[in-house]
Amino acid sequence: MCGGCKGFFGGKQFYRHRKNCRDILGSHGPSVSFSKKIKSADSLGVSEEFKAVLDSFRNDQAGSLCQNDPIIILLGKRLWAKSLKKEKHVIMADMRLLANIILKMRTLSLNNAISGENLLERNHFETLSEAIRSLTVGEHGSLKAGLKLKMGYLLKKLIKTAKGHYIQHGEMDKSTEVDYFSAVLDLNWDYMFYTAQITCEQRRSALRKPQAMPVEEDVHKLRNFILEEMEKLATDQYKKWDAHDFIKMRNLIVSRLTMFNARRGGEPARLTLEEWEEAAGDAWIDPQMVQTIEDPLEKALFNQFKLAYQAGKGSKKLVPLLIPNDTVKPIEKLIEQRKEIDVPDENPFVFANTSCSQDHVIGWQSIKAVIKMMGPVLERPELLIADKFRHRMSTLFAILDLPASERDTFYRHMGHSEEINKHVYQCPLSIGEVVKVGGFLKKVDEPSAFNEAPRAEYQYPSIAPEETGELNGDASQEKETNEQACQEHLSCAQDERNKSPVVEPRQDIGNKSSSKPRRYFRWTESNTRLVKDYFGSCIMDKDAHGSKGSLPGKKEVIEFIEKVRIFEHNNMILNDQISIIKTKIFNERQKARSSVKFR
DNA sequence: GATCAATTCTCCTTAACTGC
DNA sequence: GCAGTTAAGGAGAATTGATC
Repeated sequence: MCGGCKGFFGGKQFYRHRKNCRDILGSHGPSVSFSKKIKSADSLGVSEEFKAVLDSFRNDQAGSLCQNDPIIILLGKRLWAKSLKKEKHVIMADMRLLANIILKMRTLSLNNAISGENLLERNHFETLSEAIRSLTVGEHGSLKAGLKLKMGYLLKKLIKTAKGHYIQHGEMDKSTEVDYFSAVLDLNWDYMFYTAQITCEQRRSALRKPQAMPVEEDVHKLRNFILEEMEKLATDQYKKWDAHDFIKMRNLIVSRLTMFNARRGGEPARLTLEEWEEAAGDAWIDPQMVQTIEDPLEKALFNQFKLAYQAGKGSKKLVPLLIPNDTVKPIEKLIEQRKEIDVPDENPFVFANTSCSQDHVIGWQSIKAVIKMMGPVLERPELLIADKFRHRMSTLFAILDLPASERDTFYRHMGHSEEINKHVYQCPLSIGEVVKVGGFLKKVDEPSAFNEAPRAEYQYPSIAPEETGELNGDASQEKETNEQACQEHLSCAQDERNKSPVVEPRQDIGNKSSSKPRRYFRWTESNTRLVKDYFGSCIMDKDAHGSKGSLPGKKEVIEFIEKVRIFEHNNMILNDQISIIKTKIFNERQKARSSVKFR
């Protein structure tokens, strides 16, 4: 339901409607940031940092509730204070979920006064229960089990937060009411959430089935494509890099590291410059410990990788990241080009977003972008995602008959470790990371390493134990085969790459060039209104279709800029200001035309 | 220099999943 | 039990290369 005109709209149409709804638009004052309007946030003493998080919400009903409801703000404030990595999206998602529950309760009870405080009262429990049920019914009446469970646990979090707040401020009546509510929730927990819990468990098992694994040939094609493109970009000394090249290289490297290490998508993408510098300087490898290694094969592996440790979940854990040599030069080139692309110095990430963003790229988006670059050459591209690589690598490793100590090292790399922090300063662990895990990952990474074992024999664990007998039966033979493959690589790594199947790069890749990096101007609602009011006739020109029709002339745009002073505090040159205004008019006109077409 | 049509990139949201 | 992570998609803002 629209908060302005009270009309009902579908989820996809609401966004568009909201932009044009007079009742909503009419209620907005001058261009001020939300944080200046939020009284609840001020009274709860939230930090400036958290106010910026509140500012980031979209200006829809749920967003507005998140910015104004004291209980939701309180929850957000606590989560923010507790969050070590300050993952604002996680906190915002929890706040929005709570807001959506409240909005659903309002709709169901026809009572627009229901707030976060009422949510924790026994007399609203029935409505709450119905709201949760209603929000977690999917298409064809299916249950959104994960979402339902999340709501349950979110309520428990909220109970703790609210109770603590009430006791701290001497509001004992409210605190007692929260106790009663908590008891009611506990007594109803099985009734409300048991089915969701069971469904989640069952779904987890289904996701591990062999059919959910990536196609081996696709994996090799992807790997070869990444290596070729990275090398092209890294070795072309005469190429003047633009934002496209930076983004392309960034996506290639993130995909390479995610694939090679079989990490979750987000992990390599978060690598910081500091962590990279440590890795580049071999800060985690003790040369004295390397000297103690007798096997020349294992010793040689130290020249094949850089080892980085990244902050993992929570504060105590460090997660290893092996960076193969073929990726070192591309990373150096990427860092070298940061200034050219105007990546801010304050952005600490190696794989930084462009356009003055302070964020890093999202891992799965990078893989997706690389797959898109490859074109339609893959059999099942939808299976080439970080988690599937992880699953594949664990499965392949499980097939090998290795001593328990080597398995422990591998599981630690995969993030299954017990207490990495406990041992993190002990060099033997990093030594093991390179020698055992690095050696294994390298063999899997290079197709030739498995030449001895044809694909048909290369089965996943669902096959009967007797079928795997051949692979598991003779451990010494297996070891010999792998060592052979490893030795081959060490002597002629480049030759092997040349022998691998080559994926023809698409002709259009890399053809584009831009003279300067993309800028990103964030339009406030009031500034948008100024443009729409001033250039209304052009924006609402429905005579032409698509992108056709003249935009206002330069002179007219300059008059507008001088009149409204949107760029007063920006050091932007006039031509850029004109370009931004014209783009805005262009985009608004497109939007207006598409909404007409929609009707 | 302006327009056109397509595309890219960032930000935000939703709906889950994972693993300690 | 629950904090953190992942996948996917939509909207908005901006750019690109071709063409006029």
